[in-house]
Amino acid sequence: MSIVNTLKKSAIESLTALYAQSFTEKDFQVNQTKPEFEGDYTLVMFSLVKSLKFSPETIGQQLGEHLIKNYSQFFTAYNIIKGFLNLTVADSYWQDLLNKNYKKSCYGKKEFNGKKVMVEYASPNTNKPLHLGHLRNIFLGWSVAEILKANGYEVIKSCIVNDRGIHICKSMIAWQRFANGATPESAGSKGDHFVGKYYVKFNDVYREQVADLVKAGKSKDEAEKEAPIMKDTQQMLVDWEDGKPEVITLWKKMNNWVYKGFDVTYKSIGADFDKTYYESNTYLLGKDIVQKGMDKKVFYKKDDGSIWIDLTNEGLDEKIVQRSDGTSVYITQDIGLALHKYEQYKIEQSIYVIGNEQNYHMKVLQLICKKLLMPNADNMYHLSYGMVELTSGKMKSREGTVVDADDIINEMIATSQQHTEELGKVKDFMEDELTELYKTIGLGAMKFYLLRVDPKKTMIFNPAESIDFHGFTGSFVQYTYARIKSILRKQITNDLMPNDLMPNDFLKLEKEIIIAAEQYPAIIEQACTEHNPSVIANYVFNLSKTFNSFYAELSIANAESESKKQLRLKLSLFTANIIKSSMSLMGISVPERM
RNA sequence: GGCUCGGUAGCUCAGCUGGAUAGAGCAUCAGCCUUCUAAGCUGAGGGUCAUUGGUUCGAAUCCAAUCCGAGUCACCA
Repeated sequence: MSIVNTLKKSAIESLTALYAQSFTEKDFQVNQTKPEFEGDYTLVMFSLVKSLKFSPETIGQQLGEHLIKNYSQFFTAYNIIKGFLNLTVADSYWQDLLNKNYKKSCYGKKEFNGKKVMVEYASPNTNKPLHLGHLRNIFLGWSVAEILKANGYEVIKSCIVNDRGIHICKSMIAWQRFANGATPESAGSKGDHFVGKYYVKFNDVYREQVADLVKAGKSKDEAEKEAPIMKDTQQMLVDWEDGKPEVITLWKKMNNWVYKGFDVTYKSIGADFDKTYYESNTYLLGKDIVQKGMDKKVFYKKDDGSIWIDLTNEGLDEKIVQRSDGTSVYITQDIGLALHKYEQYKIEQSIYVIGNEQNYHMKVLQLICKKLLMPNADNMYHLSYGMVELTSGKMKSREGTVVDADDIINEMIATSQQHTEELGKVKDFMEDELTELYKTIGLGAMKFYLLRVDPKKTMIFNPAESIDFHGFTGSFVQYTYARIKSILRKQITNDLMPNDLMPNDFLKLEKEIIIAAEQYPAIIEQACTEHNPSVIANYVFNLSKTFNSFYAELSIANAESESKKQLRLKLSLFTANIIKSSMSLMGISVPERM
């Protein structure tokens, strides 16, 4: 149990004993003591005044006294300032914690709890390459999956590939018309980029055709519908649905180019999936559910044959679930896939990492599932994240302001190489080690930058800031780790000393480290309940900062005494382990040297 | 227009289940490398927590209204 929980429990028991009333955690607050006061944790007394009818000072006095008398293994001293009861935690408690855990690489992680969770993320379209927004999605999804694992869940990482539809046909048409049989190989281009080029080409041609038609006197709406290339694309979609062989062949060929490209990107950023769903396989799912929903009167049919659900009682609108021509809409397959996932894996929770532009859609989806009394309806969780914007405003593919994923990653790696070379600390590194290091630093910077912000918030991507190596960055944390490992290599020759040789009083900076380390398990838990990796990023940054102050102020190798040296080495190793563990929860590796 | 989300230092962000003088990083300025990695450390300046009212012993945090910004409300996906 964490010291905070121990404190809460002890305080509740003490209050009950003192005042013969029952109390709960909500009756008072526990905070970490501010640095300017004596003590480690603080109980706030004000909220107890009303029911106990004593002054906050009096309550604090009595409670403090009772705590150090009856829980002396945890608390050794107290002081009261106004209504704040500051408690000092026993050094023996910290020592014990340190000795038990400093070597453990799994510190803070929980045992398997028997529950299965699915995290769906990435979910790209196969008509263009991945961009910065996808990166936020992928890093988030991957990290949340790791955080869930650390909390004892079995996690299935999944991906739904949007591999069919009118947007896919657009790049197919353009390739057919304008590529002269070119392939990624012949063009020397990465498959997804290659296909993306034809998607852009489609839009160029389409715009021209629309403009010509407008010039010829058509209205804009008419022109957009009648542009020949658009008509051909629509025909191609019909042909695809009919399974026309040459269309299917082309579709497969081009999608495979894209998959090859995606795989390269996924591999370079460390993304992986346990299960990939393809829209071309799932888009018909859900149709029978619609039929059953009709029978249950959850849905109703309009005169033209289209099928709807009325959500106006829930404050939403009516929503179509099947077109008048009998084909399904986007949400239909989502209903089907949601049920399919549940039946296939019997998952406890189904997490969808999807941008907040789809908040409404996801709300409707879950509501429909609930109305259909689907067993998993309550366990769907939309991990909604904010858009990534540029300092110049939003990314717009039409205006060419989209930051390409591969480009930005390569740039990060190149910049980390340049910066590392300038610092000149890696002269004795082997070629392989250097390549690995640049990747570690560049990708680490990128991931940390995107994960350090609360997922639900829109974030601004500032290129200069993202490639920074100072302050609140991945490299700062990596550097701290490398520094610790360097000293450990030099100083730890034998096993560290047994417990009884430990000194009794921690210095302020030593204490700060052990307090921060003690909080790690609670942080992992918090990140999990909030589905929020930024909790980890903030934590590990603070831990690193604390360590760096400690490192600058106190000598480890030349400590005042051998026992102090042992203590500091343990604190260092403990910190290193936690850094490595935290960073791994964000998919960031840490270098032994840098 | 309806619904949802947001507004904290010049910039990027923490803090939001109410608690002590609102915190980091970047940027600016001043210091610290003959001793464990200076990708570091120490210090300084910088705030009407959008505005107004309310609840409370106590409000950046809760409630209401207003202003500003974003998203969304398709027989698109």
